[in-house]
Amino acid sequence: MDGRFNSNSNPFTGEQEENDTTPENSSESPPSSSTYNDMMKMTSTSSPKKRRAMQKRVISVPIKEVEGSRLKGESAPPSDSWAWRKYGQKPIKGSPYPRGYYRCSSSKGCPARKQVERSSVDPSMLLITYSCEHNHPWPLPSTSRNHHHHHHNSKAAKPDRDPEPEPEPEPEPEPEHEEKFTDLADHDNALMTTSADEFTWFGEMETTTSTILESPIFADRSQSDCDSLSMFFPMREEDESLFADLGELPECSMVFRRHRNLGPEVQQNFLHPHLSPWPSCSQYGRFESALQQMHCPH
DNA sequence: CGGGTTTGACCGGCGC
DNA sequence: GCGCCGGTCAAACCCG
Repeated sequence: MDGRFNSNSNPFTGEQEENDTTPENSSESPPSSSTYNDMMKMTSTSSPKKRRAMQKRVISVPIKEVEGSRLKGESAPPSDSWAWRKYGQKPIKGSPYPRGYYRCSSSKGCPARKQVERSSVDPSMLLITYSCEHNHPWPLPSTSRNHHHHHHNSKAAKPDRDPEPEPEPEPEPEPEHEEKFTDLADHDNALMTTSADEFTWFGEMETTTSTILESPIFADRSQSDCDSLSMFFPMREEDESLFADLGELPECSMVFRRHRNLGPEVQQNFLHPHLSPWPSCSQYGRFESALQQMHCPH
């Protein structure tokens, strides 16, 4: 049970699922004239309680690596090359530390969000939860932003919110390491692989070992089709052993452990910050197909 | 001024 | 029905 493996199950308890059921399509519709309530109504008008499937990824990083980025609040989110705007912070029941809510500020319609909180079980760990709906394709920020040429210190390890949008829609270097995820179940496998690939994005901001949890959670369980998806990451025995340390976790979560052996490709991925907050976005080409595969036919 | 953060209010779901 | 709770809004504030 290496110390880095904590990843406290806090966000992964049953409550987490509830979180998913919360309305979160706010960023998806034109913000100008529609209010939060309006959007809520909109969604309800077309379909009763249609909720987008959300996928969450929880990663935990040693806070030491993060600290120093800015001494501001104690929980300054680690810079991950994507632009986030904080839109809230709340104290969480079980934890003495507050949870910060961030929204993608890369593009207008980007639904990606992330939550940053200090682990209650291991205060030396910072828990970052990325979430994005994969029910439908991403808004791919390629829309209007771009026309900037990247030229610049690529190894800006902490651009924080650097104003350097990358024009390229990403040639997609196609990382070829499937690691051990390949042996997941059938069709899900495809997605997993993709996900695994894009995990490379994380390699940049941590130099040591970190724990990455992936937990696809689907808010709408009433939909039978989506239901099948909910079990999309069958738990393997090995994984179970891993989970032992973590306490209780939903069946649909995976634990990854990665080391620092990331190729230069990773670096490349990081050259275009801002393009998208969600790792998948940069790898969009591949990921999109994966998304479609798991797209819920409602 | 334009971007971000702070902060309290608000909303909706859930459990009692 | 009520209160808790997590997530979000949005006005105020802050900062370069």
